[in-house]
Amino acid sequence: MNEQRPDIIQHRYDKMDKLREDGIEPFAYSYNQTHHSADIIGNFESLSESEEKVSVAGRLLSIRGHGKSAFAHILDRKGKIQIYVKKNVVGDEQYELFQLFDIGDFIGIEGTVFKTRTGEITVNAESLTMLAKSLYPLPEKWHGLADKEIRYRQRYLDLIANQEVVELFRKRTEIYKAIREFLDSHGFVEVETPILQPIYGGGFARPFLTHFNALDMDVYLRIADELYLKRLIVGGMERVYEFCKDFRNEGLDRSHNPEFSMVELYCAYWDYKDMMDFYEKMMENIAQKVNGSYEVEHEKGKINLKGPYKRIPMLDAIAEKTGVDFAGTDYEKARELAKEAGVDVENKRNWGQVVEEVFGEKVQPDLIQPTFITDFPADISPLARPHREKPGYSERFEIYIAGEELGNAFSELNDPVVQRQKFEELQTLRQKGDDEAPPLDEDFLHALEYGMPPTAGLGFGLDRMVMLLTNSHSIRDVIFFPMMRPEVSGEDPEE
RNA sequence: GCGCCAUUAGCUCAGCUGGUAGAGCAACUGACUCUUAAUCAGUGGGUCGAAGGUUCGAGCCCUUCAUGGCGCACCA
Repeated sequence: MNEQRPDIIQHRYDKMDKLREDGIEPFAYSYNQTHHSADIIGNFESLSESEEKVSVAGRLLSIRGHGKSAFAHILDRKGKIQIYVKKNVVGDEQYELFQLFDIGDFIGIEGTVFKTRTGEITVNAESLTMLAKSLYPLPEKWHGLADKEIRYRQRYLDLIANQEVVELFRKRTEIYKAIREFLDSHGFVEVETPILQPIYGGGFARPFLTHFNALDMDVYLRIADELYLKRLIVGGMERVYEFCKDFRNEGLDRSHNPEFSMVELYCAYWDYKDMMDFYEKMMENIAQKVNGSYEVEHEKGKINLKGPYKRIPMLDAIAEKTGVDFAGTDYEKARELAKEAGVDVENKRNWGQVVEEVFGEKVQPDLIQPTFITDFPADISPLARPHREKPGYSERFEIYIAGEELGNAFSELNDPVVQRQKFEELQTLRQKGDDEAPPLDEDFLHALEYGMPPTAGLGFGLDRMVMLLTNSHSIRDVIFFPMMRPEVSGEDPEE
């Protein structure tokens, strides 16, 4: 099976065999790594002064040989550092060993620190250790790895070849941390709720369905955790949040991955206006911690995340932009107005859906600076409270930044009787063929019957948050392993 | 689902009007003890995404398929 290996790979197998023949294990069990690249560079003065021995370990990235000496770079988790291997320092035997090293190998180097004639801080190797042989060549050093398919499928290569990718994902982690710190410092408690749910809800989406053998029952992968977090509010926890992987059985494009991340948070005794204030503070805080600035250079323009953000009711935003006023219209009239405005609302099944479609077509793309769109139609907000002053509307907002929805929040509906009616309306939608309307959740309604305090809830997509703060064009660039079609591997046993 | 584009050496890419495939890096051999895209001399490396078709002859033209990218549609 191996006769057909390309030479470039066979040579590495040969070197591995040679190492074993020489009694050297090509895959070491451990190594005492005392320093990282950046630590050595940061502490150069004292390390070179003291002539202290340092041990670095990492992946060999490049070799520049000069006969009886060589320079090389290794990559560890804090960056790159140069090493210098000189025959009369390491000895003949170790220099022979060095000849069996390839770019891509994990190696360890012990030695002292010095600065070369050209000023680069370098570890002068005194002993070399093979830590793990690399049997397959890395992408080329100069042009790097550009093929997006390989970058997504083999993210490890992307991380080796493209350091800015490492930075981006580090930033993703910083964002998670900033959110956690902010919520924790405001008395929120991080919780976990079921991913496998007997009834899905909390959003509009088609779910993934799977089967639980032990109880012989079908279960759904959650599309949201909303209904479980609200049960915790019923239980008196007052302030809860969850970093939540959700699953939606929908298409793939540059802003949708079937598996994605959200944060949902719920706060008892707040309403949606309190939540707007909170969102502004949170966003400012994240931007400062992660980017050190309120300004984001985005492909759609410079965005200023400093609050307060503009707040405007959805119908006003539409009227302002298009001159079309949906106030006081019914379903039929709204459809007429939408068609006049050139928006296709053929498959929209109620008044709110029509209005929302016009908003999405005509207004949303231009909401570049942070904008709260408030007072959504009640018939597309089944889990939100009816507006206290405006019948037919709900106490709900969505925040738009760079033309994308970056959060959805409302004063939570806590009247179990009204909530039941809302669920029943959803069932009517389902019967009309809306396969995204969620089913009625009797267990959740029962929880509300015990009493839920007035509460505001907020959910926002983490992937989109990361895209915004890193100016990423595609969600695949901010998810380590985005969903991909399986690679075809020769024979196909199916069929 | 629709449209456009891409798929050639391990990687990044050329390849004209159809005439049996090329560069840089990587690899291999040799020289070289402060280089850093090291340098110099030499060598090897390909099922041109897959399958059909047209042709005396296909990397190139045609058809179908696969995968990916971008855009549109869908999508809270």
